[in-house]
Amino acid sequence: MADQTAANGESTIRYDFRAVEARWQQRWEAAGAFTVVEDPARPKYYVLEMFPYPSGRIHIGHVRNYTLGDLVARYKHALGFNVLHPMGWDAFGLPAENAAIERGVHPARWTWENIATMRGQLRGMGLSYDWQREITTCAPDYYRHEQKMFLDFLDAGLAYRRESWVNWDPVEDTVLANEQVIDGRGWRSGALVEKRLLSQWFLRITAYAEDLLAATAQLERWPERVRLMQHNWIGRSEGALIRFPVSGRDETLEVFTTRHDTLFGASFCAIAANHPLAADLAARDPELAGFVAECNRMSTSEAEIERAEKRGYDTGLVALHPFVDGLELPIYVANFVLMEYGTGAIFGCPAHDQRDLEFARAYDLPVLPVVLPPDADAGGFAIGDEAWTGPGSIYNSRFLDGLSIDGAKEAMSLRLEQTGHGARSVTWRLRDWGVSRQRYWGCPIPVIHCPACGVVPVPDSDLPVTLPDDVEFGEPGNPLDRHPTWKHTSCPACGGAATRETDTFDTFFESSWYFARFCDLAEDSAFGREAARYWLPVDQYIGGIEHAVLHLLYSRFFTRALRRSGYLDIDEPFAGLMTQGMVCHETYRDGSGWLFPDQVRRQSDGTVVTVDGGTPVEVGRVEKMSKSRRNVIDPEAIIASYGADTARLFMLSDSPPERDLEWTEAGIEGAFRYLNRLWRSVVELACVAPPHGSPRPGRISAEAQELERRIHKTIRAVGESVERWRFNSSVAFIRELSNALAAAPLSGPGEAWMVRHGYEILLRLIEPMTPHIAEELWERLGGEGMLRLVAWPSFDEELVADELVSIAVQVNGRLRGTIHAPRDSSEEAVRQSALEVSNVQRYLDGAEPRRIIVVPNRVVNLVV
RNA sequence: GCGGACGUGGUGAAACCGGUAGACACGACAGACUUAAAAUCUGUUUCGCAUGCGCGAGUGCGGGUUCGAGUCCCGCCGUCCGCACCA
Repeated sequence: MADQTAANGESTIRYDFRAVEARWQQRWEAAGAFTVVEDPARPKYYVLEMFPYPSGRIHIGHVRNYTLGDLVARYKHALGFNVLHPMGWDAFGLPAENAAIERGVHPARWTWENIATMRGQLRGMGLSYDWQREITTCAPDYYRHEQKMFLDFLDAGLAYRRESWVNWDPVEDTVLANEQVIDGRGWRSGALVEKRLLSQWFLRITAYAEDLLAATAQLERWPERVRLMQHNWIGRSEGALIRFPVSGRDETLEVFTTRHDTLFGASFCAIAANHPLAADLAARDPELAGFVAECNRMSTSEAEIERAEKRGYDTGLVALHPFVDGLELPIYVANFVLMEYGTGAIFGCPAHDQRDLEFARAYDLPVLPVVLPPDADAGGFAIGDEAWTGPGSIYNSRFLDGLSIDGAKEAMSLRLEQTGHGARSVTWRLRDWGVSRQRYWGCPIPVIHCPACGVVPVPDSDLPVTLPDDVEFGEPGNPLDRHPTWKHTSCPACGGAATRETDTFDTFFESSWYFARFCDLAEDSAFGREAARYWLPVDQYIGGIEHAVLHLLYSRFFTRALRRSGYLDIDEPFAGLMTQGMVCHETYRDGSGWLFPDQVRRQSDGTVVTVDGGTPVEVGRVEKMSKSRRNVIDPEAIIASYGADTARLFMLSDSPPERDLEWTEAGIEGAFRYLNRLWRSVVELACVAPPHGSPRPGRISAEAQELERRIHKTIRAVGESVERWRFNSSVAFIRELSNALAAAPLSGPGEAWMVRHGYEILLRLIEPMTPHIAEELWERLGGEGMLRLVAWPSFDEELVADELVSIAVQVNGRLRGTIHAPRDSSEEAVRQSALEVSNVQRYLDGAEPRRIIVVPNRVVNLVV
């Protein structure tokens, strides 16, 4: 039926992208063109784009991300790889609960409706996904498997429970995420947020800290900056633990330091506000308790900490210096010491640490320099407003005197170990991953709390633990906890009355293993081991830089944990990673605030006014598209007015993938015009050129032969630029070929044949970018079968190398002329013709060149 | 503060190994077609001077290495990103 429409005159000439795109999407589906099965006989390639959160509609960042992935998937498929290219939904999360509270929609219904909408939008883009492998993380057939994983991690000692601080909103009676705390207050209630200790589940990611760090160096196909960010996040520090006796108490104060070389410059100790010693003292000291409470209030927001001055509270206790008899170091509770790092206690050496110096000046503590800068003199050197953190030799330090910093660290470590005052130690910035969330719309944590037996895992046979549907929102607290019956159960161990865990998993849990689930949607296991062995690791992962640390690090950890529990045979989930840049747009505002792009119009003189009122609009800088600045473009509107192929082409055209892309109306129109031109050229050619498969004519004009060289050079250039991820260059090469084909003569011997050949090649090259129009034009040119099934073209080495090359002639490195010579001419011949160029002779001015450098086929430089 | 990336026409950019800077586009200008506009097609478009071929300058700024530097090295300026009272 569709073919008959295509055959009628009107639509033959006009590029009717709606009809074309709908037709090919149907055909691909009917043919199962993107369905994939494991095939050990063929090399595999797994392309994965980060799956979206179903927020309601796709945004332009998705369009870019998925266009990039589809190009890679289709290109690799054309090269003969067995390509796995799946898509799914990261479907648990806070926005669904917000919708429930704000609009009274059940999170499940809201989520599933959003998925339906967004799936339709993605289908409209013509992406080559195997939709039979679609996964949705909020479905019990997905999350049951991660409940099992958690129980396996529990067995392996990789999951444990301990108390941890959370942001507590006392009005809503609920835990807040950091992003829900704004200026120290709950985002909805406006109440001052408190810190509360709750028992929570953790995954022992720190057990793999060393391994995760070491392996980042092997991730060769990852962007350097992502590796660096992970490196910094894991944050390995080598140093020493030092135990200071505390005067008048039995316990010692344990301190971690990386500057044990400066121990003789210590003048105080400081502990974190929630250090056990501080808590102990605060119980009998209301003023200290007040200070501790104050520190707890500010510690969530980094900006707040930054602005805060360094403050402390003198506990009255003193620590005894391990090597200086009688030297007493006052112990402060200080707002700049973190309980989460090291031991939550430091010794302060003001002369060689800027924070310690500021603290010492504020509290009038001694500043004794122990590192002498290279050209300073021991008698005159003193610390002013800036601590000395550079190199130098140690002095004022007894057995360390005269040593370098590194030498002193080594000597001090030895002495600490010999005397029992301390030991070498390595500390990590990385902390264990807290996975408990006090929320409804997440995967239930499959354990039961029994008053007699304690924490008891839910037996495998009772999995999955599913969420109840009948929950109430809008009331304070966690709906699961409030539910009248759900949490009440019996203990699997003793049979007595018990309660379910009402916390759910952090949603990073689901995204930490979804890539493996795509390999095989098994019912009775998370994924089949054989399928995982065939497909994993992901060959190319593509997504936003915002996931550079957490999601990617958690997935790397999960893969190791799954290996330990016998699920997998690999360590690293993503062999190649590409982080794409953001999509940006100009911003507009008038007196009333930010304006949407479709509320403004650009006049012929370049000024911008509002569409309705004609009032002037201020054009702001180009920024990442965001709802708050209203500089957003709706992909659906773009696809409706230009088509998916145009949107895809523009996404690839102007900037390389890792760089930010500026969305412009002019840019999308340029892409649209190009596809229209291509359409017209091919449809018109189809009427005059010899049919597809006609034998190559015996006689071919010189122009047509030149065109053939151009065609083969384009095949090479597009292939190489795609391999190098320079898709903007690939588009440029294709457009160059288009220009050459449009300008080529058709009447001479073999010319029409060659132009048809050129367009057939061009369609094969452009198929990964704009697949619908490529398929349609391929068919109209009489191409055999679906273009999807046609292999990537190869080029002829002979045709790619020019017979005649142009060589630059320089005098003293400056361009003075150009000569043409047969490729690979002898140096002598090139030298001779260079000297004959009249302009060159002018510059030589009769002088004999002192030296002549010949770079074959490129350049001759005459030095005088 | 620490770490990193980047800086090329009016704009997005290209130049892969040090070898003819500005491919391909967008925009602008001129012309063709048209009663007219849009669309389409053709041409010009780094800057300055000449405007005929030419001459000079030019890849953030200053220096260096080299026959030759957008590319390598040193110093500076600027923009963006990440991390951070991390002991």
